[in-house]
Amino acid sequence: MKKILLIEDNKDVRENTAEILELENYTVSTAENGKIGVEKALKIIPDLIICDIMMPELDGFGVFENLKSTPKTASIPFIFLTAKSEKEDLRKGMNLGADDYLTKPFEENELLEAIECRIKKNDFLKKEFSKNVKGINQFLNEASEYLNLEALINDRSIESYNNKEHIFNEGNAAHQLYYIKSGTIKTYRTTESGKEFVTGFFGAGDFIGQLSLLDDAGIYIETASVLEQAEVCDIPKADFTKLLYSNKEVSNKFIEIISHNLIDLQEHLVDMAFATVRQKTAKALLELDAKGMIKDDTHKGISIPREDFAGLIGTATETAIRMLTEFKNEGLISIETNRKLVLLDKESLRDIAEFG
Amino acid sequence: MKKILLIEDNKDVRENTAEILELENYTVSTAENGKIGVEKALKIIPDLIICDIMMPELDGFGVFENLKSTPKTASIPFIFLTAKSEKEDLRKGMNLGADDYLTKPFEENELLEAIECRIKKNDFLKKEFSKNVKGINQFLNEASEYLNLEALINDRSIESYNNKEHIFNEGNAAHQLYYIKSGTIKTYRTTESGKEFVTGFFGAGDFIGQLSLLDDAGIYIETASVLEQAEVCDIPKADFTKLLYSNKEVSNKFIEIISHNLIDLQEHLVDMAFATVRQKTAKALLELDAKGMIKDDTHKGISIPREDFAGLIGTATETAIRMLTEFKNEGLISIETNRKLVLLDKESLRDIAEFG
DNA sequence: CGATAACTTGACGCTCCTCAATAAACGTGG
DNA sequence: CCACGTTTATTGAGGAGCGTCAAGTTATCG
Repeated sequence: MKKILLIEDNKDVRENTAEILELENYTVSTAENGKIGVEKALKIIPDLIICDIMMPELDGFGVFENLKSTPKTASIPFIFLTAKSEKEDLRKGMNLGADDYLTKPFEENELLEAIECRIKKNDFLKKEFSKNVKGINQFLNEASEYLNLEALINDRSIESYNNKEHIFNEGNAAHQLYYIKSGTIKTYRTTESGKEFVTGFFGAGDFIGQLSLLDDAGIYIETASVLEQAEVCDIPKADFTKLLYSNKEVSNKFIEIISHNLIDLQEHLVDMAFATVRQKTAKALLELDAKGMIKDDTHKGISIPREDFAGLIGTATETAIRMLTEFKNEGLISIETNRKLVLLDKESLRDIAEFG
Repeated sequence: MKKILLIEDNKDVRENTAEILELENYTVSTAENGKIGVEKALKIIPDLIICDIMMPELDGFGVFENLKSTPKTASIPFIFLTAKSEKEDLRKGMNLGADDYLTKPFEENELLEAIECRIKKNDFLKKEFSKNVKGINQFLNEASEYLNLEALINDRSIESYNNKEHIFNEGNAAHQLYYIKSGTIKTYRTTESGKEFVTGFFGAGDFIGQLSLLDDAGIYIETASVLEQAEVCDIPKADFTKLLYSNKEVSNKFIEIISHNLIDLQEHLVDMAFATVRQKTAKALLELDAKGMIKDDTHKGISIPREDFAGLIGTATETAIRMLTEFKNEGLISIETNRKLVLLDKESLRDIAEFG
């Protein structure tokens, strides 16, 4: 059950409002001035705070500033209450970053709607997304759902691509990102010397091309090419940026995710710099497994061309193959007839990835 | 001179408002309904749009949706006008992502303040920050200025660190970021095998430790150690997150910057994977030069220990030295007595960085 | 079933790491 | 300011790792 803290000096308004909320099954705590409000907020950590602006002891702005600077309470949705006459205050409150406001006197359903909306938003904010590239996908899915943008995907026409077809090319103007409905796709960059560095393998439910849309240059930073026949729908840049930028909750969450990606990439960088090919191979296998691309009880796995696997590690195809056969001989993996890999001893692979 | 587009069906309000704005030296265009408004917006690309909600032909929400989905007009600040009675509409507008709202009738200075505030915000948004790590620094500087948070830095006590002292350590709990007032600092990660991978060199005006604050884990992902005696002040995590998350403009801008960083890192990754040490050395030199860490006419340069330079490239110290002497013998760089480097032929270095 | 592409294995050589020795720079205390 | 010890830079030699080229083998597709 959600806890709401109501900070309001006027006894009538306070008791009235509390009653409305309790009837809706919220747990309500009240405070008759800002100072007490802050104390209670810190103690009970409510799911939402409703706070009058004009109050003795500590006004609404004071309460707000106070709570926003304490990590524990910083993310609690905050709704200001104002009398109609205090228009200036209201704007100040919004500029400070309050989530919503209500002008007194308010209707019952107006109050409840505002509360529900904010709590829903906060639930979205609290969602955790995994730390790797996969996180962006989860995020885009959740975010589009949260903003009722299923239309983003469902309304669109689906295009089908065959093996080896390119969905977009490095250097081309980037006007859209793509959602993969089915199939497998790899993305890669080409070096001056003509080598392919594979930046990722993607399957159903994944988005590709997002990052390129965020760059000023507005060109794809990598090439996407089909490994297993794929159906994708394209999402215009405008829809994506609207999704990202128009909503505070979404953009804040996106910052988190993309920061994780950044940290993740830094780790990769260290690996690339110092790890041996043997280590990198083990890491790559574990990563692919984590993404559900390796065959196991629950996943059917994909058949990765050795050349692309090598490109993922950043080594020559032959070297990658040698490592795989080495692992096979050591009994760590097995190779099926259709070149699919199965991890037999993840523990040892993890050990190799870490220490060689 | 700033251009303002005013979309309002009521002739009196429209002409009145336009007059006020023109007196303040804004260039005002007007439209009597939403449809005309959208057309004019696309044509003149104003610096700000003021738009009534209740209108014939196309209402305010329609105008808003329309303009937000066109890249050219998506970032234009948008202020809604509403009659007092239309409270519901107003909330809807804010939820859509409008920048501000005014309730009719409004005071002259209320109007002007709102406009000025939004234009100022948009100017901040339009600022370009460079694509590399340096971008974050510029950004934090600008953002703290924009939000009048000089206090972020100035109010704090300065701590002094001597050579080889650690400011923070990889794995320690991250409660703050640091602003460097003077001196030079390197950040690095240590691998299992005990090698140091240098993630960056930083000097006066730079911030370090930001990224760690964004990670859920809440621990520093790298170690910061002093190369040349440094003075730093620490900024609590709370202040930083408040800066980032409380303001839509700032967080959107941050997304841009951090995305650039991500793209930048991806490029590094490719280099790490395929470039020869000779190429990586050339790249590292050019990068350091771009950051103003190499001695030239305007910069005094820093004296980078060879071991750290090697750690930046991801190679053995001896190999890095060999490359530097190679470059020296080829006349591309010169080495001063205090081990400082000077780039003599950047053109050739660029060539080496690209093609070997 | 044949042609073609992808995979695998072997041989060889270059790049770069490691170990070791020497030289230069730095810092400290007299 | 110099002598000394210590750290850092540099050069050399040897070898492991990995890329390249080439040839053989298996899978794939029409």
